[in-house]
Amino acid sequence: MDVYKRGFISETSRSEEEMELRKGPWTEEEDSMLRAYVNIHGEGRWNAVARLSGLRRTGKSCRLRWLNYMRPEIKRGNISLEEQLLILELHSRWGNRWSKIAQHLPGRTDNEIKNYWRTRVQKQAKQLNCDVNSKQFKDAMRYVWIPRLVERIRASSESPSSQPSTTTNTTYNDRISNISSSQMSYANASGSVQVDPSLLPELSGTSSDSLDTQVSSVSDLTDCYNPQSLSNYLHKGLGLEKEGAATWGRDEEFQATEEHSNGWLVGGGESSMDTVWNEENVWFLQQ
DNA sequence: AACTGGCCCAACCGCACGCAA
DNA sequence: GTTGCGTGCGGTTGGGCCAGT
Repeated sequence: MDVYKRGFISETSRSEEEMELRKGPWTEEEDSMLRAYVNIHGEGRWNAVARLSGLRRTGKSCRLRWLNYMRPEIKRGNISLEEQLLILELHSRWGNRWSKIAQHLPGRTDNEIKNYWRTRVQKQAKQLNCDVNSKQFKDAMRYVWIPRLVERIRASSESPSSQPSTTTNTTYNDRISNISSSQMSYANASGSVQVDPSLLPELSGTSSDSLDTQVSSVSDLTDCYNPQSLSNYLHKGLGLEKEGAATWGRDEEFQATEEHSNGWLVGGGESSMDTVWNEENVWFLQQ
């Protein structure tokens, strides 16, 4: 009896094991099965895909694999400067709405953008010893990093040889310029940067779509991005002096407050902040 | 050569939402 | 109104890779 029972259980569990859903990395065989099924039946109804394709995967797993890896339009390779700029800008608008952000970066997945944000931006925030959601970090991003990025894009577009160019970059530049044409005007001869406020329509912080992201005006980027103004901004505007930090009110006027002064005096003292804010320490400036 | 720690990415998990029954 | 199902989203984790020691 026990023998039969054991044998039966053994057979049963083996068959259950065979029916068990697979997890972990996808094999090439699974990829081709999924591709073949989607080619015939199209995307969607992922539970049906999982059931009928012969894959021992959940519908969610199939969907994720397709959307994040197997879609034909998926773009591979490093995030370009333009894409970085878009990510920064859009994140300042929408916060962690990765899928929404991804809609504006064709070929990039929300997962990819999310990973990028976590590994690069959050790392930078950590190095600066401040929260990635803090007003200070967002302001620094907006008034220092983004203008700097725009400047680098402009520089690379003026001298294409200065940046290794790929087909991907070329096509993306075209697309970016389309986006930019109505929304952003790049630097003029003096190196200043102007961004059309329409690029960031929710910056006034009144939209419910902006989550808790406290956003700021970018209308004064021109002032922020020249060496002297940047220095002034860093040391006065962003609260690198003891008097307090900066905040942008909804009237878009620069106001001094004291509540944001914490977290910037890493290690204490202005000199350490100079070190922290040295360009070499800002991740995307290293690219 | 072996070890270690950090980086990066693919994949999983839990939750929320929309919709049809 | 509510229940169940399918789907989408954001957060988290596991593991491979690689540089540094």
